[in-house]
Amino acid sequence: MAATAVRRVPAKASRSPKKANSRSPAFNAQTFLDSAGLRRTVRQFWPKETLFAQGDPANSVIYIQEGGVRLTVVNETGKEAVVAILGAGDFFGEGCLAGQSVCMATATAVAPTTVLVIEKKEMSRMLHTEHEFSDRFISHMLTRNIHVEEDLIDQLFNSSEKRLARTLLLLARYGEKGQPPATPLKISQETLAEMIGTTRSRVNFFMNKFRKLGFIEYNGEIHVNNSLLSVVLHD
Amino acid sequence: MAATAVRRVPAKASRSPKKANSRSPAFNAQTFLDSAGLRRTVRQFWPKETLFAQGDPANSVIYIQEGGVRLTVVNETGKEAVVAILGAGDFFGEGCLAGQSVCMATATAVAPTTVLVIEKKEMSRMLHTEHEFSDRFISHMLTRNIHVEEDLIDQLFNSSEKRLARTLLLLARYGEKGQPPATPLKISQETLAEMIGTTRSRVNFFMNKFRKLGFIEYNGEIHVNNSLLSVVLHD
DNA sequence: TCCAAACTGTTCAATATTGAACAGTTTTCA
DNA sequence: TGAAAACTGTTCAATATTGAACAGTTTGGA
Repeated sequence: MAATAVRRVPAKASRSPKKANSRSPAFNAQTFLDSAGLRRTVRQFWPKETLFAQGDPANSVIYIQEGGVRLTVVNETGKEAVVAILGAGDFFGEGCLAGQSVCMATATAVAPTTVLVIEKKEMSRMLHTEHEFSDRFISHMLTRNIHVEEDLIDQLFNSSEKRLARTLLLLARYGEKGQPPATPLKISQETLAEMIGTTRSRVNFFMNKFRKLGFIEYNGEIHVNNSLLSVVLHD
Repeated sequence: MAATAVRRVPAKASRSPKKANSRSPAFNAQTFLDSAGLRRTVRQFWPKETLFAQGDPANSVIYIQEGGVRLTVVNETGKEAVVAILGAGDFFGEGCLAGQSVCMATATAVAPTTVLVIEKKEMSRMLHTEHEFSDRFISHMLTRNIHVEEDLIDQLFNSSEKRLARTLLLLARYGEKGQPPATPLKISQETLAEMIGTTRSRVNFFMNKFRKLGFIEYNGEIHVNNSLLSVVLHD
């Protein structure tokens, strides 16, 4: 949420950061949809804008062309959890294809964001008729699955200290919204707490501990050193 | 693991319990593969037999025709976690399609089990050429995704007491390996602890609490009453 | 430039969880 | 049938986590 970026118009998608390297050859759904002559809806959002909210009717799949989106869930007591931070090249909202009728999460832009909205019906048809698209989608689902399963295992095995360390390493490696590697991180302790399922109090405690031990540096921006790995790996 | 079932020969798949109702019309991969004239490998396992172990090379997708399979993961310290219990009609091992080269979990039969082993290469081809199969697979992936995400949210939000209550309700509803609803449960406190990410000590504590309050009954077999829901729902 | 909102640093008592121990019970299988 | 293995019941001290409070700092935007 860099102040200077807030009012910048999202540029035409020109690169596919984050997971682009795991997908070859480069794929541009925009171009693809154009060439396939299919109906498409393009929408743009500013940081903090809501793409849709938990409980809304679910009838479209979203493809992120550019930018970043955070998915959050709130429970009955109002506690909030961040379940994913997605970047360009990611799909979400696929739940509706499996019959989910309402959105299970709230999607909020974390950067100037351009998305393609693909209606459920159209999505189904494309999965049948367009092989490249179908491959891309299945690959996305598999990757996502692996990732969520890793998060679950992380929760099952690890203390909040290790979970924080792991989350920081992942964010520093991949970038919060698909920036080049080794980007300084901008993320609040509150959000970190929501991501790893603990309290800000705990996050603050560990952040200071990590800083004292030289595993991270921060004031505003967070720099994660590789030495933080020792926290995750230590017996 | 009912003693009397241990040596029973798995019958030819005739029903598709568990999630079968969410899939219409009924689908039999065996028949399908036969009719499609594709190469298939059928294998059978007894309870406690290992289908494959964490770390093994991963190059096939498995489809459970009959029976049940438990997926577990161990971490460096030897702690074990149960990440899924699957039944007839479920796929697993799809990670290899996304480039995962080793098995991330150990798969162990929990009932007499018959599976189809589909090689990665063949799987890819079928996803392109066979629409019904492709639909089925995508639907499976979506359902699985939703389920794992729910587990993750459960971990992020809930105390171990609520997680235990939720897990018991799910097991009682769906059956550990796809039996008809309202089946008495046979599952150890140790396993429950591994599923919800806590200690047996804690599970025992809550089981006795639930029993005292009349939410469950058990001695050997566990009967879950609907009143247990109040634990999950309570503020 | 200045206020309000958002974020960080810090403290602490109340509560939850772990992990290990030991005895009693049930199940498995030679 | 009998011994070993697996499971349950119970206890408890050590440790981890929560949740709330309050003050100081930074940031966004009128």
